[in-house]
Amino acid sequence: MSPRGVPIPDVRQQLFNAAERVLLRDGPAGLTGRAITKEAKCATGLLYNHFADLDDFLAALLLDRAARTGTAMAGLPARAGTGRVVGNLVDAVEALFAGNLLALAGLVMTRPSLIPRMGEALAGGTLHVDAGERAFAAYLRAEQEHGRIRAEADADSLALALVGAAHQLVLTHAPDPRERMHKVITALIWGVERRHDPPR
Amino acid sequence: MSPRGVPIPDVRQQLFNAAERVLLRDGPAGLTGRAITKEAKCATGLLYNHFADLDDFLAALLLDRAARTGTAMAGLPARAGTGRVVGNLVDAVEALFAGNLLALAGLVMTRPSLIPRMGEALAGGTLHVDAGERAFAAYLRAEQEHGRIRAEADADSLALALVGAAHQLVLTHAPDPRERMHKVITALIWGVERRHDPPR
DNA sequence: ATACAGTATGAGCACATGCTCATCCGCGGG
DNA sequence: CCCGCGGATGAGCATGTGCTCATACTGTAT
Repeated sequence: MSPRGVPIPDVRQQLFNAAERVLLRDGPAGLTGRAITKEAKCATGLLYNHFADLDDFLAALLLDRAARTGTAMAGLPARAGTGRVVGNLVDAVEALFAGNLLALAGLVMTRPSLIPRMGEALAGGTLHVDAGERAFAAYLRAEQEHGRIRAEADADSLALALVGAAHQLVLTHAPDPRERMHKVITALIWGVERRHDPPR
Repeated sequence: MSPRGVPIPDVRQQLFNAAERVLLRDGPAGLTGRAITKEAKCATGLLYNHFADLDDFLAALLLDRAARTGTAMAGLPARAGTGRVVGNLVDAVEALFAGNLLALAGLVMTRPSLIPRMGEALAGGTLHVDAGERAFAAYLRAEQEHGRIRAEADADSLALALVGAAHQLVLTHAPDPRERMHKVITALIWGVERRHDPPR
């Protein structure tokens, strides 16, 4: 623990990291102020010197992590037409896993009080509780226009199924989530993808 | 409220119903002993006269509801080859929604302490945290043997995507979950279903 | 050296929760 | 008519939570 009065570098990020560890270890129910500060090896009050509120802190955590994964996800639709569909989707899901965005979205589900705190971000379209769902749907639609995916397939439903499956894997602490997610993606895309390359 | 000493008929079921209402209204975090007994309009202590523990109560609730929906789900694989695939799946998902099994499974995710309490049921295969996932997979495999679904499709992945999507809809309190789930089912099955009836 | 500003600390407050238990009451038997 | 048993009651205890604030400490300016 830091001695009294010595400023801690990157306090906020350190608290974020500690909270993330607690969340992944003990689930949303274990994510208390004391657990977080204990994990970060600092005093309980420190959290409230830097954030108005526990909900405020958690909302900031969520926004921080979302921003971190945001660029990778935002670039997804632009990749339509390049590479294989499955490969692009696997990369995107990997970004979600790496940012722990899915576990954090699970947090929001169990703490409805968080939602109003992130009002601007939600309203501005920066972040959605449905995490990558919109990015997936946008990407799938773009691939449809490129002729890579059949036009009759419902992109919204496929996107919902994708993030639903990923979420399920994360929340149940399933083993080998990446491998299973890869299989899910190929299974969902398989029947819907055009076998023949578009006419040239 | 019942006057002192007057036995309450069907106490356990009444508490179950109250808990279910609270869960659907306030989410897992709001599911406290006081909230449940207040919703049931009885004394706090009553719950502990009939259950050892809050976790004990919640586990019993989960098992009760699972048993209620269990028969409908168990009959699913047997229906392979009868009717349309989509129709059968819609019926099964309806059974899950009606029994609120998905919301209850969400409860388990946020309360890991529940899992050991339902040890026998989990070990005996009566109930799985992954709810209808196995029933779906078994059904899809049966349809594959009947030639209704292409053999190349991965039944496990499709089943995971199905319950994942349903779960996502329930946990986010999405509007019109049944309608959206219907679309998801048709989207997932569409590319994988055999257009031509099996040769006769 | 002294003063001061900035900041981490942790005991402690008010409150909610899980759970207990002495209490009270209706109903059936004598 | 009284007794006593079964069962619902709710005040209350111990604990954990969110959050506060007087305190202690370091580093810098003078």
